[in-house]
Amino acid sequence: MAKEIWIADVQSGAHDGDEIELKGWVKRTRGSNKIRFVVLRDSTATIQCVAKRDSIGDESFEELKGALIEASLEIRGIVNPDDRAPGGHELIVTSVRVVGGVRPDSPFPITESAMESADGGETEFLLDNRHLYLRTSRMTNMLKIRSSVFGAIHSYFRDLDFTEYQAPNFVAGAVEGGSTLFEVPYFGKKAYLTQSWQLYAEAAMPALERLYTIAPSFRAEKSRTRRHLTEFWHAEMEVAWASNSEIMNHGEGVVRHIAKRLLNERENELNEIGRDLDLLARYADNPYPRMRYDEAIETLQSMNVDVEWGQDLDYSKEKVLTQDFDVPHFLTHYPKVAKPFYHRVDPDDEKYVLCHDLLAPEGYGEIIGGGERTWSEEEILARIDEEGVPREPYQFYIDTRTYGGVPHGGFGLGVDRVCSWLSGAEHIREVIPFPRDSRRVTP
RNA sequence: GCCGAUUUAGCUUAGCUGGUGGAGCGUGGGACUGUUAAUCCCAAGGUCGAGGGUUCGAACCCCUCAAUCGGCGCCA
Repeated sequence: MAKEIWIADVQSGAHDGDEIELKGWVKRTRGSNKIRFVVLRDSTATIQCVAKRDSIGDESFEELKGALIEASLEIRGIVNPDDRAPGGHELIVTSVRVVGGVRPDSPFPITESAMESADGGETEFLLDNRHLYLRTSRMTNMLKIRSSVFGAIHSYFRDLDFTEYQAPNFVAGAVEGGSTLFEVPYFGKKAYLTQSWQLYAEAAMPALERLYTIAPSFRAEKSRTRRHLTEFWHAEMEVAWASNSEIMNHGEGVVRHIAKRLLNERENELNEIGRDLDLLARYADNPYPRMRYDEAIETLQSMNVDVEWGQDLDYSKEKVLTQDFDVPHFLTHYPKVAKPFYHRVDPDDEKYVLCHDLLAPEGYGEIIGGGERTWSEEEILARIDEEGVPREPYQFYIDTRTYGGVPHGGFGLGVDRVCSWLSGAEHIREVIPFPRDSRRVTP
């Protein structure tokens, strides 16, 4: 039963001349009454299988003829290197069995025309049929790239002796001041889906000192943009005894590590979806400059962008700023008024907080937000009251300062955003299997 | 929450100033012994998003609603 031979190995020449059995799905089929060509796909590659009526007999030939697109097959034959075959190898079929057929009255709905109009992006039809769209080469490539991004994040932190740590997804209070929470009924009380691991990470910071996670976060924002999901994967880290600049070193480190990993592991997939590998090499090999908020405002004002000091930078400004960047840039030292209570006020100038955003180039915008945390009990209480946030849900958070508070910080990285930016996707929906936004929770 | 747009066959679409809807892909049948998104012939498949209005006559003009898409605010 177990599958022993993968199509990618056949295409690489490992089985030339052998009689083998392939298991896979029909990607495309064509032919005459005497000869049939079936392009078989598995998770690794595709191969053309050639069946002649004379050599396999009428019964097998008719069975193969009835195997529509996405029918699953077990197919035996002899591997033959042939320049006429896409990929350079083909299987001369000796016998075939349809494992799971596809009925003619309900053919596979993801057709060339459905793919063509999407033009690398997505349509309502493809989103409604996401469970089937996943099988196409574009989605398969995206999912493999995504897997490598997740793997790279884990290996970056684990190689530096960070401990992976999990926070609850049901919570009582907000992390982001302005963000909307998903409210869920909780045995007669109200609970919310978490927006971030951060507050719970700070509780574990005195225990583990260096910790990270990759987990979903939920934000009930009605955003309709190519960079937003209501459920997204959030890679977060927290470090004790660390400054804003040391936290940024890790942000730069992990993003460059991801780019490097993709170049090593996913060159084929990136090529197939049409991504320029030189861009990834540039993101992997060069340091990321750091720019203070004030500088960014001056730059924007010199470009005649209407922006005032004290505003948070919205996407229209990020876009202008990042269009000319050749690598990601950090923006640091935002005005206190633009950021929530947990950001530590700059002791050198109380107008600012010690924070950073990492803005990705190509007009992409923010992929990381982080910084130093307000760590003394006195300061955190003052900041909470100043912003009119209730103390009660945050008592556990305040306690982490009451007992041996230390300077610390961390960041959150939007994993889907990184996948989207590095793969050159048109929309963040393309890089996650079942995207959730304000209008879609199905399939 | 705001601004803009779209909705015609399973999919992708054409449809001019209003005169009872064309095609490609897919599916079915036929032809073809080396195709590369095979090709060629034939067929089935549409109350034109829903409801109302104007008109002798509406896919097309007007109104209401719905769904979807793009963008903004907010953010990862």
